[in-house]
Amino acid sequence: MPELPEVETARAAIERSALGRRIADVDDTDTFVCRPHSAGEIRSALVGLTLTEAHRRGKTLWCTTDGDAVLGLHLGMSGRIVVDPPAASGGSTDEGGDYWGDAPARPGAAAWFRFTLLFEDGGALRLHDKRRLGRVRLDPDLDALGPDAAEIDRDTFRSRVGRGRTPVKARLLDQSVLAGVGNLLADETLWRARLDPRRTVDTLDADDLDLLRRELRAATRRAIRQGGVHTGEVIEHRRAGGHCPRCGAEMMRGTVGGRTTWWCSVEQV
DNA sequence: ACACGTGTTATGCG
DNA sequence: TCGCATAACACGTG
Repeated sequence: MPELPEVETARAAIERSALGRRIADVDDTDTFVCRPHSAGEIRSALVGLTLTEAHRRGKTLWCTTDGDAVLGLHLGMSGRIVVDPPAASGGSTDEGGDYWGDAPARPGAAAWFRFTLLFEDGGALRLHDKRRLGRVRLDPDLDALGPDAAEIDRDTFRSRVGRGRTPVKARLLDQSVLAGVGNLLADETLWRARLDPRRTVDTLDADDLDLLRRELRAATRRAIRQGGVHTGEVIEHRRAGGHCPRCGAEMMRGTVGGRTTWWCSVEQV
């Protein structure tokens, strides 16, 4: 699920609901998700502190604290952030009560909690992740990430995306070029821009690149507002027998940049 | 039973 | 060394 829009929603939920609550305990025992830390390492660093700010670049999320620790969170392929309110206000994870974050509000979810910050007020912040491809770590390294896809300016976009001769979709998915675009957002953006995902970037002129950036920003803002990348206009048509919602032509399927890719057989050239 | 997948990273090739 | 494609990771879902 999570691409830039979902991660931004999670960041906003943390900012709104989790900051300023003192951490009483931490469950970091899933060392696959919390690697490369050993069990207890993150706990030792965080107990007694409070989260002070929630930041995001691309799909990487991190929280500063009122101490030295910085808590990095990555949702991977299936991660979600769940923020439970203070115990006194009712609603708990076990009862499927009120959720402040983006979460499956149902019993049994506890089996998929891979990391938990337990607050002194009885509430919690949790990483719910069925596939365990999410990551939690202290002091996350952001150096390998390009500029955020929602923030990148026009000239930077032109030079970073337009360099080389890789297929344009592969370039959009490269987190070191720009951070935040995943498989669905790439397909939605290229469909909006009417560009064939297999086009190599050296065939794109400045106007093409400007259009691509414009549609990327529009698709991203729309996804945040509507509740996720899956709400994109072309997404439900990414299936066998699907048709372009603009022109009605058959949708094509292929592999580009190592990922399943769908595009309009007529409009995307 | 079997293939697939909204992400990242190690590995191998040219 | 650079850039790109592929496999592997874990595990639920169709």
